[in-house]
Amino acid sequence: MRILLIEDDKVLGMAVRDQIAADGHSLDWVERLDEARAALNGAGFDLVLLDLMLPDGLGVPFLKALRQRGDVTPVIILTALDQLSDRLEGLNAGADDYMVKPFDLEELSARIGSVARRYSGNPNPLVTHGDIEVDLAARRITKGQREVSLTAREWAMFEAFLNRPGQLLSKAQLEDKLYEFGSEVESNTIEAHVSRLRKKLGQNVIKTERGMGYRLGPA
Amino acid sequence: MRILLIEDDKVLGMAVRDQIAADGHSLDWVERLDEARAALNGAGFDLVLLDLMLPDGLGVPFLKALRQRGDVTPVIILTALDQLSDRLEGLNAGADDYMVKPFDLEELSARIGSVARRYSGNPNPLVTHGDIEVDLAARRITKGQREVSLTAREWAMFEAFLNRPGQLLSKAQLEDKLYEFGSEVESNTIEAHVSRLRKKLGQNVIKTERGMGYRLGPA
DNA sequence: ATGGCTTTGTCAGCTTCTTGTCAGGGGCCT
DNA sequence: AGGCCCCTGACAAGAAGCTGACAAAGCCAT
Repeated sequence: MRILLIEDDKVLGMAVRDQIAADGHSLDWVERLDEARAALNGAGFDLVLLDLMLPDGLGVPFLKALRQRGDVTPVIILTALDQLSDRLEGLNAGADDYMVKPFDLEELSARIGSVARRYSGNPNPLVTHGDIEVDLAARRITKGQREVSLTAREWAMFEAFLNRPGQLLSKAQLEDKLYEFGSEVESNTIEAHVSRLRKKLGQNVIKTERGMGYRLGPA
Repeated sequence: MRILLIEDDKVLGMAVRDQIAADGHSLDWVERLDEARAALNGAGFDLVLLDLMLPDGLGVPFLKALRQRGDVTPVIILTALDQLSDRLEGLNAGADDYMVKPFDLEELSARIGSVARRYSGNPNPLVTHGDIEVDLAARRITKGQREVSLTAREWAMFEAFLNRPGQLLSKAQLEDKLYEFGSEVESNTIEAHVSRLRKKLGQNVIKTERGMGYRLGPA
């Protein structure tokens, strides 16, 4: 899980960083709101930890602006303020949770887990192969930056290769993957599909082993 | 905020009471519908938490009667029932939200906050997708400047897409979301609903992946 | 209950896309 | 050279999907 920490207190930040690392998440740490804006504009984070008092502004207006822009990344507020009004203000601004300093790092872990579970619309694990990125769960493929769309048969075939990276697959084996038992294919269907896959994904993705079959080429 | 809890399970009730107290709200707790009626006749509550199975009756007729009388107090249903039909019935009866036991108390807090926000004039966080704005909490959608109203099934389907943006959803998966297990749909129901959604939200919102399913298209 | 309105599952006819097949061409090995 | 295997553009048949229409069921207000 990718987490963005917006916090100017070095001591607290380091503690949070270590805890998050221990939980197996990856952390980006910025100390100012303008850095945070830049970071959020780029790739999608799964969670934001937001301090409310920062050198270049307050967290609540920042969060409001974020939501205004349609960003729904879960946000947990970290703050020394403990007034109820502050708490409501934070949640009203669109925060998902609220932690008062000094807080227990174990508790932070628990809440991160809870938020993560609640918003399980996170990016799925990606399989990468050269410049090709595959999201198996979502059935999405990108080559370079461009989205590639595969048909059902193409996907089935590519999946077969991904499941056995580098391993040789005979045409017979591929046929078994693509078709029900018994449905005889009597021509060069497999070859045709390989050709179509190569056209979409690149010529060197699938390697021909003459007389034997195909294999996923090295990245 | 004044909250009325109608719940006969002592253990759950105490847990909810503590959570609500921790959130700084005030709570009245009754265990029967007739007590609830008495309580609601008096001063105005800001929110009602309603169990569906109570010693002296069911929650849904109670809620219907309440709405019939013109009472618009927000109601969140708490129940062990998880059938889609129950869910639809509850929302149709006039509930604002619905939580299935056993639920996370943190989540209860969040939903209480959300309902409170909805009725306090503060906007909820919006999910935007192209020119479509979705207020998940309030179940409202606008396209361009125009308000779009979805039916129950349409909403269920669109929600499924929003929860997994960009991910491929097979027709079987969508059926699972829209219908209870076992209820066989033997025709192109899903296609028909997709068509209706597209008509309301725009043709490019839901993308067809022939032979595989549908996905929420890029904004 | 009663009548009107909405929702929704189903169907039929039509459109669109996939995909198995083929044919012609090219490369590799003996 | 010859034989074998493989590649790929083209194409047609059929599968999959779309959508307007309709009817049954549900919902609401009277």
